[in-house]
Formats: sequence, structure tokens, C-alpha cells
Amino acid sequence: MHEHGRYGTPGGALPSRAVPDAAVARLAVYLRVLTSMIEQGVTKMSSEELAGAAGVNSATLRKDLSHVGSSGTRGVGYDTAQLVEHIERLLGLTRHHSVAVVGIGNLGHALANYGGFPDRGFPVTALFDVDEDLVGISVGGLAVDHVDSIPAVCVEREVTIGVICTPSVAAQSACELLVAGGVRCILNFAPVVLQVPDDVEVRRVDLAVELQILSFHEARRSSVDSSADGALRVVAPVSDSAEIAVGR
Amino acid sequence: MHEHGRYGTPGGALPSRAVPDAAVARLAVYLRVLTSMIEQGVTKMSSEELAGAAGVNSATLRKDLSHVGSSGTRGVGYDTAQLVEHIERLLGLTRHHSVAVVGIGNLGHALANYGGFPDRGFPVTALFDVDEDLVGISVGGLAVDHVDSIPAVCVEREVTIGVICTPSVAAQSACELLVAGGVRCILNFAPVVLQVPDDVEVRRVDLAVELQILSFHEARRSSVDSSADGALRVVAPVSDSAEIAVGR
DNA sequence: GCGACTTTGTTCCTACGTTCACATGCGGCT
DNA sequence: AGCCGCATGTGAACGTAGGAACAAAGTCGC
Repeated sequence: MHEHGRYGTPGGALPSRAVPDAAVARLAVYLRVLTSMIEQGVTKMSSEELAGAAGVNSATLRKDLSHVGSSGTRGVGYDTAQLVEHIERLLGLTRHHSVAVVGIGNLGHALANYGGFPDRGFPVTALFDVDEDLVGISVGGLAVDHVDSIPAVCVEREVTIGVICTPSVAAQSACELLVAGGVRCILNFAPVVLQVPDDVEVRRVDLAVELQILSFHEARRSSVDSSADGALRVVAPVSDSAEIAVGR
Repeated sequence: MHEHGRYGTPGGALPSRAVPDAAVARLAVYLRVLTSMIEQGVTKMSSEELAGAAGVNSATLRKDLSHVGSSGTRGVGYDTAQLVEHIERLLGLTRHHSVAVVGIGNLGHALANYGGFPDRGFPVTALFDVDEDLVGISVGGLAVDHVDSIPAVCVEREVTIGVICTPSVAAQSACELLVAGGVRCILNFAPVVLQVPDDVEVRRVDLAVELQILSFHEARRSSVDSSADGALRVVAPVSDSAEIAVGR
């Protein structure tokens, strides 16, 4: 049972994982709902209530919570404060995770100023950009450093999470600098697939992809409305559509 | 009573869920890789090449592409330009989708200025905020309107996608205003679960959740490092958590 | 104190998504 | 022109996620 090659088998399959990724994502949602409820003075919740507030099935919720080591009381429900503690422990939120932001453009700027991160145990402790005009200025009370100093600064400030907000072309090199600085968790906003060592975890947030998924749903809905055949429908002249893809 | 009808009732010839959501997300990634390749002059690609660049299995890629109506040539591969057209058609990108941004804070500001959206067929045509100091000013060449005018403006400018960047407490009402304006696709950056009618599609992008997932992986990795057995380890001491005095 | 009710934690099962493997079909080569 | 090789597209198997039903367990009412 040892010697699992971790989750880096060529091809990217993720074997033997105690808690599924989807469950982790939901747990984070439960956590938010719970903290919100606690602020309103709620001390106990049933799985039905919590599931309703989180928008999931109650059985799914209970199964998710079973991963954290159950702490519910049968016939009553869950103690909100206790549940929060348990989820935080599982998610590793009992320690703070220093965050570094690379690329102080529109999005990077917003993230650096965003107050929600430190509130949740993710203090932003380093900012980087390649632009000499940006290096040295202060954003959200933190000075911008040059990307060349990423490895040294990340080690020094014990950065555990790197956020990449650079243009696409710079993302891979930014990623490599972060990895060189010991960062093994990366949140990538650049629309590229990063190549990383097996022991580095990358999550990608692609705004254009999200919009395209919504676009698909809109298109499907329209086609269902107008014709009962949802497959293979040409809606508009395709001539100019090949021209729009010139982004960046 | 097995009343789980909804989709796919026997006899229902309408494959409303012909294309899985995950496949749609991947198609959007393929699209980006393809456009990037086309810029470099690549006119043909095999499924292996494209799958490698997109970071997925080649069989998965071929199955995804089968949903768009096959356009590959056996023994050769895919014509990149043709494939782009087909994917764009399936995703509904043959028409432009007007985007409205609600909440011109840090993130909303960044999105309004972000050039990547219009380049990909998603022009931002409306901005809204509740703050009187913001209403009327121009962000990215577009005037900010008051949230009260959301329904009217959305109808007038034919907004199909609404982006919610408001604080949590305002998200639900912003959502309802968008729905009142005929918007049926919503991208929600606020960390709340929106309540919407069945015919409205909501996608949530929660930055804190992303960080928490990364935090979980970091925590799991640490425990694997220290204990050598990574499967099914729950930190048992449920007693009291005086030890984890997490600051908040 | 005891019974009945409520809710958890779990087990089973279904269904979906992904991967493997092979037949099909097309281009190139002789 | 015919054969060979190669890559697509699809059918089957595998694994995992999600949902329904159930037994254990603990509380509230009497």
C-alpha cells in the first residue's frame, strides 16, 4: 500500500485518493455556509438544512461529512462550531497559507486588493511583475517585486500558494519560477495548460471557458426552443466566426 | 416510488444532455489550443498531439470531438481551422453574447477592463453598481448604470450573460434583477449559492474555494510526507481542539 | 424510565464519465 | 490500381460519483 506513485502517473490519472476533489470543493462551500450561519447565531443544523443552503443532496452532504470524521448527533444534527473546526482541520486551514500573486495587471491588482483572502487564512505576502514601472510601487500595502526574485522571496516568506495572473505567454515561466521557490500549489488564471512536476498541484480558473460553457447552454436552449433537433444546427454564417479568435 | 424522471424518460427522443458538462469545458480548452496553433501556422493535428497540448487523454478528446460532428480525416488528423469552426458552432460562439457586469468593485473593475472577453466574442455592454459615486463614471469606456436599471438595460442591450461581482449580501438581489431582465446565464463570483428558476444556468467561480482546495492538497501532502501512509488517514483526536487555535 | 420519533452514518445500487481496444476508412506508396 | 499503414470513431469495460433506502443511535415526550 505504500509506494503509490503519488498522483503523477503519466497521463495524469489520480489514483487512491481518500477524499474526492468534488467532495473537497463542497466541503469548502459547507464551511462558508456554516460560518455565515454562526454569525447569525445558529448553533445546530441538520443535514437537510445545511444541504439545502449549500444546494446539494442531503445524502451527499452526509457522505462528505463522513470524510471529516463525523461529529453529528443523531436525532439532533450537527454542532455548527464543531463542524467548522473539523472541516477546517481537514482542509488544512488550521495554518495560514502565504499567497504570492504573479502578474499585477487588472486581475492581479484586484486580487492583491481583495480583502477576502486574508480573512480566510490566505494572506497575500508577495507580489511580482516583470514591468519595471510596476516594480517598487505599493499595491494593497505590499510592494511589487521583480519576477526574477520570485524563488528567493517565496522561500523567504514561506509562500505555499502561487497565483498566476500573467498573460498567457508568461505563465509557464512564472510557474517555473514559483516551483523553483518551493511553491507546490498553483492557481492559474492564464488560459494555458501549465507543465509542472508531478508533485505540484495546479488548479486553473479560466474565465473565458466559463463564459463559453454558458454560451453553450444558451445555444442549446435556443435550439431546443426553435427546433426539436438539438444536434448539428448551423445558426449563423460561419465566415466571420473564424475571425474572432485573435485574442492576445 | 422511483420518480427520478426529469431527463431521459423512456421514449423521450430529446437528448437534452447529449454533451456532458465536462466535455463542454474541455472543448473550450481545445478551442484555445487550436487557435493558438493556427496562429503558429499549424493546419493539421492528430488527436494525440491535441490531447497532449490540452492535457487530456486522446480517447477522451476523440469522444469529445465526436459530439461536435466528426470532422477528422482518418490516417491524417484534424484540420485545425475546420475543427475550430465546428467547436465554435457547438458552443454557440457563432453569435456574440453581450455581457453585463454587476458590482464594479476590485474584481468587477478588472473584468470590465479585461480585453480578453470582447476578443473572444463576449463584449461587455453594461456595467452596474449600487454605489451612487460609481454610477455615471466610465470604466473601460462604458458608463456605470444603477442596479435599479438592470432589467430595462439588459433587455435593451440584449444581454445574455450576467456576471455578478457584488458582495455576498447583494448577490441574490442582483441575480433576481438580471433574471428579470431576461438573462438566463449567470457567472457568479460571489461566495453564495444563488436561488434561481430552473431555466437559469448559474456557474460559480469561488476564489476562496479554489485556495481551500489547494490548501487541502498541501495538507494531505504534508501528512503523506510525515506518515508514509496516505490512504484513509483522518486525524482522529475529536476531543477538543484547543491545539488548533486558528486565528480569525 | 421507557417508547417513539428524529436524524445520522452507511450500504447498496444506478448511472455517468473515462479509458481501453478494435474495426473502419482514407491517404500515400509502389 | 491495389496494398499498407495510420489515425479516426465507436463499442465495451472499468472505475467513480451520486442518490435512495436502511439500521444504529440518541433525544424528547410522557
